[in-house]
Amino acid sequence: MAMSLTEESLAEGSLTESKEVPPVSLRHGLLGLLAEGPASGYDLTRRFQETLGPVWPAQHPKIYAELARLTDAGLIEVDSHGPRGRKAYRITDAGTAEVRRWLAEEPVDHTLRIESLLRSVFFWLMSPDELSAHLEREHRFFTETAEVYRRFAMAKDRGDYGTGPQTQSLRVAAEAGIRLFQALSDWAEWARTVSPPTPDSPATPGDRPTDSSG
Amino acid sequence: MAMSLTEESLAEGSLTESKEVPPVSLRHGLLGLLAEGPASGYDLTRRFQETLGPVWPAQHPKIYAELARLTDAGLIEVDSHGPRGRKAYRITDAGTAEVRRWLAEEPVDHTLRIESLLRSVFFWLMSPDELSAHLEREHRFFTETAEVYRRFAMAKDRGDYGTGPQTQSLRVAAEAGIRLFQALSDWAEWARTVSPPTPDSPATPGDRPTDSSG
DNA sequence: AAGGTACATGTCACTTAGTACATGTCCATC
DNA sequence: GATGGACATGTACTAAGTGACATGTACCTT
Repeated sequence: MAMSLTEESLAEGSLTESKEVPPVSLRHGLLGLLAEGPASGYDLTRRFQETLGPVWPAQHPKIYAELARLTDAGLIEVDSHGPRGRKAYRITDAGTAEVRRWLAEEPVDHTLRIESLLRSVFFWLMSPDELSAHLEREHRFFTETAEVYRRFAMAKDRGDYGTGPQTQSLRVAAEAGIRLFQALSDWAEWARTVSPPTPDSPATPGDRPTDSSG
Repeated sequence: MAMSLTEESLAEGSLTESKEVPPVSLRHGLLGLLAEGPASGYDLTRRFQETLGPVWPAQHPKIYAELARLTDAGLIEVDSHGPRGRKAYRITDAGTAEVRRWLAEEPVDHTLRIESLLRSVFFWLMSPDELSAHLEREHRFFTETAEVYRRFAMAKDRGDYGTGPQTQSLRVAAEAGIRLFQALSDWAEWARTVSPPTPDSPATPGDRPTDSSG
């Protein structure tokens, strides 16, 4: 084994959290949203797509299925029936207790899965031109996304959404979005300076693994 | 719909990328690693756990299964048989072309799935004490993880791992790790200042949704 | 020679996630 | 009154991820 990012440091370090019990956070995400008040599967689908989409995607089939499971478990119950077969769900006391337990006791699963980072391990396979174009696209995307969160934060700070506790939490979440995507944006820009973008400069030695001089 | 993080901005914005074709990045991750040279399923499992684990987890059952699929597809082939039934795989020309194609042409899946962020949306359900303790744990974890990446980066910059193109790419990936986890570390610390940590101060009004005065 | 550890590969069952398909209602506009 | 769009819920199928189980080898130490 040649070099590896961390060898023993990552493996035995603070990073490997043994998880005996599955995390299944979507379940608790739904419970958490329902803790704000009754909502239908359709409502929850929209909120997951619009509010949580970039950070925790979920499609409606999964959501309807989970709502059924949560109902079976007695953590939520049908609150009301609306116009087009609409069913609004309400969180039960057991459900509220369960979200609280999750938040306070369940260890956080710190697993990330960021394709941009995975790809960066293989940048050496790209031509300088390709890499430069790629990093520019990435930079643009991350900058724009950070901006979206920044706009929400500013609106909230202006008082557009009131000062309720839920809004306050959303503000905290948005702050994470800002910082995260800004960090990625800065990184993409920095990465371009490491591997020179101009095709006339020969770049760092051995930048192209093909056509080796042997 | 009361407030939502972005309403139309996120939904129609630059965030929703329609994906007709499944991304399956593990496949390309394996190809990318094999582009560095022949390796066995066991080797690749170790590299995924040690090097890529925090950013792209993969367990050996999935890896062996993918290696079989990649072999069927002609993107890799068995390079050699070793001591204990060990099979080292080698990337084929078609395989190399496929990683390159993926890197250059395939749109990046920017989906994140960060449980820490999901939880932050529900901070309003936690007592100030619980939240404070939680954020302190989070802060510690993120700081330590950033430190791990920072150490690797420093070792690389000292020249411990040479200056090959693969190492250079790992350095870029590590930089992302540093910035990402540092951003999360800073965020966790900042969040503590928003919701006051001391139980004697009454915190922001309406911090505890239970025992409302009604 | 026995025992332990790291090496090494695989299967099976189950859960989670995601796409495509299917159906039907309410409402506004043409 | 027809058409289309948003509302609303679901099923079926496929793919991806994970924990547990199962098996066996090479090597090192006692």
